[in-house]
Amino acid sequence: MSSHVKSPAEQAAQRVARAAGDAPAHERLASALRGLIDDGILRPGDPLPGDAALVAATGLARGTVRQAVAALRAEGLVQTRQGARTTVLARPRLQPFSELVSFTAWARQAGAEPGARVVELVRRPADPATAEPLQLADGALAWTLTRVRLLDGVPVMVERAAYPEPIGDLLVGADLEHGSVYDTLAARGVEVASGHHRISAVGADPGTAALLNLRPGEPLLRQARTVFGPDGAPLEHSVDDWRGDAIALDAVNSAQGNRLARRPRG
Amino acid sequence: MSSHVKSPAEQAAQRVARAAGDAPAHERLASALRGLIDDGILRPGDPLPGDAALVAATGLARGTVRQAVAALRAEGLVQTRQGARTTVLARPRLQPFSELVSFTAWARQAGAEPGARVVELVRRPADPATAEPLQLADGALAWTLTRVRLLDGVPVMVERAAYPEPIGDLLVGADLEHGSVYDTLAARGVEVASGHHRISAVGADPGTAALLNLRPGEPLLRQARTVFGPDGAPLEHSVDDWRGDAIALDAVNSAQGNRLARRPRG
DNA sequence: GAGTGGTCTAGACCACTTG
DNA sequence: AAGTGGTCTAGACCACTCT
Repeated sequence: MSSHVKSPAEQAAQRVARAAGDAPAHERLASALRGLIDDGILRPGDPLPGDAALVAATGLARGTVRQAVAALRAEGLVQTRQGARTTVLARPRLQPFSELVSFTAWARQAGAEPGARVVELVRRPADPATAEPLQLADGALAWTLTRVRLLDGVPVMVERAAYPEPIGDLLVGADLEHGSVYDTLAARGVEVASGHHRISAVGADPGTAALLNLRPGEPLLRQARTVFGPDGAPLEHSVDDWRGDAIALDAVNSAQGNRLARRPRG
Repeated sequence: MSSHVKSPAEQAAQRVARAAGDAPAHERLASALRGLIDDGILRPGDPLPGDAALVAATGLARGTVRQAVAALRAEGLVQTRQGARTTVLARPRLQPFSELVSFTAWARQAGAEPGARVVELVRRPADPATAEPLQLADGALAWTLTRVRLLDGVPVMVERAAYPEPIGDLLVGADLEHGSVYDTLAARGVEVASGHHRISAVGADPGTAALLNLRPGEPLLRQARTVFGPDGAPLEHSVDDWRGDAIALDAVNSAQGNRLARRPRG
């Protein structure tokens, strides 16, 4: 028997075959290619196997192969140009959607223990600054939740979240000091599909400074976010004030598409 | 002659037809749909015309139509779910790639007059913090450019950029107080294709504070970016410190993909 | 000129949502 | 049950890059 060094395309095909399950073929191929990059088999600057090679190795149609490569491009993992080989880029570790929205999911993935101290949970008429993003009528009721978020017991962020009344009602009685709000909502059939974010730098006001053990005026990274359900209805609007020394955000952008992620500062 | 109200799909087809030129069909269709949303003909919550309607109205193949809709989804303009109609989302005004990278392009698009005051342009051995993102060998020479960036004459940002020697050489003698570095590089055949960004909040050090007319310690939004050419080679690494009251960044994210944009704060 | 990625067609079946 | 978007195939031609 002859044994020969497997080409990246063949290795990708092997991984696709091994990865059983019901995921679509283009997703399995994308994961396989991601794996080759993660494992250093394909390194920054290397060419990705061409469409033709992937078609030959996997037996998939070219359209399906291109769908997989398009996903990598959107993630900023590879770069494509017409006529030239697709090349692997230096890897900025970006995170999936859930980890940009959920403090709990993000902390766990980063290997830290997430926590929360509830400052306040009240229902009252929404002020204009929260009514607008939540698309509430004037004077409509909203739940407001203020929490100090902890990483391994250390306060790193103050979260001031507002929920439309029917959503907030689902949170009453939930364990807001340990569980994730999104897990709680998911258990009650409310799914989260997308979010808008506005990031800025502000000085800490005295109240926030006290909650975060800072001096007033110290720099905070403010992440104001609105989260939407699958039907586009707003589920939550939150203003998160992070200790400036606690996090940074990563983004990749290109002519083809951008991504954004939050990461701890080292 | 019977005249009837045109369906959104028909209006899209009309715009595709009117938009002459050599852009690919899927791009023309995406632009047409974007236009319907921009003009308020399709409003947040409305359903986008279905694949079938767009195929019928435009005469394109379904694959091409889906390519157009995928672009809108990646931009956060619409949301799709299997089985349900594609719906238009509340519109977060995001910007194309060039405006996230280029101060000049961004300022012009925002209706302000961009400017710059050059503090320093020198060539020296790169320190480790710049050598690493630029993938330079130890002790290799790099050009360092420090500028105060102005919006309508007001200082809003301090830019500390570093360039590999061959790139920086192209900037010597260029008008760095008015033109865009990227325009200068483009005129010399150097194209920019993608960028990585890391966003954080820091307190102003005394030097930066003085350049921006701030007190030391006041909050800054720091955007550290590395810009790459079409072949993935690093062209520039820059640390931009923005006055906290000058800008915010907008991002959209979903299970399908994220984008990021910078916008002035009101 | 050979090879690459970009575009496009014309079908098909399936999973899912909705009335 | 009908209609929607998601997946996939098997072709084809073109624009571009590379050597």
